[in-house]
Formats: sequence, structure tokens, C-alpha cells
Amino acid sequence: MLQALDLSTAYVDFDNDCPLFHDLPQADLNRLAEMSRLRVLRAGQNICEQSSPSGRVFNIVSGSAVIERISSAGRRQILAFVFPGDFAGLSNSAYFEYGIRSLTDVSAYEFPRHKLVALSEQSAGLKDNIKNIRDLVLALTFDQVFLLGQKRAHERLCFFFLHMLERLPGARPESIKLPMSRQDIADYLGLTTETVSRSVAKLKRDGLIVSPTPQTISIRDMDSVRELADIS
Amino acid sequence: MLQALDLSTAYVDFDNDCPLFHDLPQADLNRLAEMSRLRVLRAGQNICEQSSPSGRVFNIVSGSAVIERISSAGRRQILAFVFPGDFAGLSNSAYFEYGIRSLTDVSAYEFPRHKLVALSEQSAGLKDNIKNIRDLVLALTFDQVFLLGQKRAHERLCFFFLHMLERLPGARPESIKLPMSRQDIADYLGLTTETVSRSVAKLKRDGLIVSPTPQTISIRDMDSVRELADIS
DNA sequence: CGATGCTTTGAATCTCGTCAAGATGTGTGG
DNA sequence: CCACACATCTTGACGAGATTCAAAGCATCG
Repeated sequence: MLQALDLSTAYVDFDNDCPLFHDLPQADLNRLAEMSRLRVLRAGQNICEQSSPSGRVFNIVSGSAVIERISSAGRRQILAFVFPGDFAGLSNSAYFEYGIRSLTDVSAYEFPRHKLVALSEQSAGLKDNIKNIRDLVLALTFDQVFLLGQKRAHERLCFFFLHMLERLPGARPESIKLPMSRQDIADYLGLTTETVSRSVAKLKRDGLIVSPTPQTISIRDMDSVRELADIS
Repeated sequence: MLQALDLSTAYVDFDNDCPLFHDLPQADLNRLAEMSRLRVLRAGQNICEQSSPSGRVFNIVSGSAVIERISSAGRRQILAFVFPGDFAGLSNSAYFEYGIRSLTDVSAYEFPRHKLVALSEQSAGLKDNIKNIRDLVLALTFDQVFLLGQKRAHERLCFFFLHMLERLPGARPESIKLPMSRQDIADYLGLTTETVSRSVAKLKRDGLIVSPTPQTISIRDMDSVRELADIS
């Protein structure tokens, strides 16, 4: 986890091919760098609190985090997992309608929202990038609505593995290293930890996956996993 | 339903306080009118097909419609209900990741997406309006994720009634006239028609609502309905 | 009026949640 | 290096809630 706290490598990310910085001219990158602040957090900390003023937005540099909503009754729903390169906090209401919380040690650039918006008015590239990010978020959220409304537990798991395969940096079909706990997966998929465990056990039993440790998933029968995930 | 097909009243809507046209100067309204085409559909028709090229966007003038996704396995999830003044089709991918289908007779303005985008580049007001619409859609979709992931059947219905109360034009706590079938409600809430029926029956039995006809809901105990809806 | 489609109700089944116990793994201090 | 405590994860038994299948009510419309 020391890597996550290494500031010298973090700055390199301004050149990376991440959605916010993609294809921007150096001038824009410089101005983004000027307005940004690098925040470093330990695992399990709030990056921003649900219902707090939504004046800041975040670009994850290293580590993993969740976007979560907790109701007055104490029920928790994870709206998304965010990984390096991902952008979070692009709410347009005055207050965050969700919280962002680190799963691992995390480093992230923090931008004042009004400054980022102001710069995006002058930079067509930046504005496009922000729009694309919003579009992706909406598309992913539609997928999740379908998942929660229509799929069974083991189907949700299959969808989840394929989703992680796409979004989690470094994930390969033979080796997906999950940075989140069973509770996090459960709160993302609208299940309980017990049901997640049982569904994983079932997928193992049926030979679709192998899981040497709880945090490691290896897909053995991709066709069957895809079919159960029912990607529309 | 003849009202829905009355073209003379439909045009008035360009002056209405609907999200897309809100606070626009007359010049912009005129250009919007020029590029638009009024479409009139009977109940149960596709306004646009899932997976078809997403070249058009729609502004509902009269009637009700659903935004739905149907998987390869034939399962259907309704992503949203849309009502007069609502805007639909703002997908940014090349193909619609959902279909739009009329519930009642519907009239709607159809805009070529590229023209609307081009005009929004010149009209700050229009651009803001579009952005606000997208923000609202995302916020509503987050609510639905929470609903589907965390709530029980009768809680989902309470949330649904309050949601309709806010969004359905003309709805009042004492009289919500639902334009959709039990099947549509079920596909929106991730339930079956039978469970919707039973949950409505339970809410009636418990004195929270009255329902003289299946399409008419009257909220009797707003506090309890709110509490069950668990608006976060 | 009968026919059709939508809604409701009933009974059996199944999936998932709950509660409880046991297994596994990790980190700490002896 | 081992032993113990604490977390997390897994498994089992049971029950609640939702689905499924079937049949019966209730409208609307020829």
C-alpha cells in the first residue's frame, strides 16, 4: 500500500490517458494542475460526506473507493466502485446525494468544482471529457438498475465479475483481484454477505469460476458467465 | 384521448415552463420550432427502438411513455416513466441503450440530435437546460438504484406513489391517476404484477391509501407512506 | 351480452434473508 | 515463532417475502 502514498508517481497521472485528462493540450493540463490539490487517505476514510456541500470533485490516482448512499433507516447501497483514472463527485446539486469512501489507501486530485466548471467553459476538450464521463456514469447506472430489478443472485455475481474485469485496472479473466469486501459486494448488488458467499460457492461448484482466496476470482467458463450475466 | 392528438394546443407548449424550453429567449424557441417535428402516436407504439441509431431526441407534449430495456433473455426493466414536459432520448452513445414506448396516445416533438447539439453550442440557456435535464435523470436513476437494491415490495410502492405525486402532472395526494398498468409498475419496481397487487392490498388494509379503482390512488396517511418510502 | 384483457386472490414453491455457529485469515504481543 | 484475539468469510437451519401457476373477479368494448 505504500505505492498509494507515493506522491512523485502521482503527478505523472496528469499525462495519463484517464477520462478527465484525455487528449487535453498541455495548457489545460497546467491549469488543471494549478487548481488541484492532491489528497491522500487511509483505507476506510470518507473522501466526502453524503449531504455535505458538493463544492469539490475528485480524480482517483491510486487505490479504490466506493460511492455509497446510506438512508435514514441505515440501509447502505453502493452506487459505484471507483478506480484509478475514475472521476467522482460530479454532482450538480448543491449537496452530495452520496458519500465517497476509500476502500484501500487512496490518493486523489481534488478540484474546486466552480474552478473546474469555469475552465471547462474555455476548454472544449475538457468540457467534452466531462460530458463523456457523465454519459458513462449514466450508462453504468442504467446497467445497475437492470441488474437490481431483473437478475438473481448468481447472475448478479457474474455481471459483477465481468464489470470488474472491464473497470478494475490490471484485471484479467484468469485473475481478478477484488479490493472490496463481501459486505461491499453485497451492498453493491443488493444482497447480503451470506448470499454473496453462497452464490460464489455455487459458481465454483458449477465450474464457472475458481477462487483460491476470497479476494481472487478466476473465470473458467467465460461463455457461461457471460450468459448468466445476460449483457443486453 | 382526443386531446392528445389536438395539434393546435400542442404548439402552445413551446412557451410552457418545461425543462427544455425554460427561460429561453424567443429566438431560440423559434429555431427549436424550425428543427422540430411533431409526432403523434397511439398507445403501445415504439417512439424509438432499443439499439436503433440514437439520432433523435424527444420532448413529450401530451400523454405518457416509458423508457424500457429488454434483455436478450426477454426480461424487461422500465428505467423511467416520462410525462408531458419531460425530455427523452438524450443518449450520447451511437445507439439507444433503451427503447421508448407510449403508454397512452402521445404527442411529442422530435429533434434531430445533431441540430439540437449544434444549437446548444450557441445558446447558453439551452445548454444549461439540457445539462439540468441530464442531472435530474441521473439523480432519479440513483434513487431507483437505492430503491431496487434496498427496499421491500410495499416500500417500493410507497416510493413509487410519492414519485408519481411529484412527476405526474395533475397528481394530488388525494387523487393520483396512474396511466400505467400493473405490469408496467411491476417492471419499474423489479416485482411481478401479483406482488404489486398484493402490496397495494396490504397498504389499503393498513389504511395508508385508498384505491377506488386500480388506476386511482389516494394517500390517506402521508406520514406513514413517507416513512416507508424512506426518502433519504 | 359474451369475449377479451387486466387485476386480484389463493396455494405451492423457491429464493433470499436472518440467526447462529464454525472456519479461515491477519495482525499483535508474548 | 507461536498463540491468541479479532475480522472476515463460509456454511447450516430456518423463516419470511416474493415468484409461479392457476383460477376467479371485473372492467371495457364490440
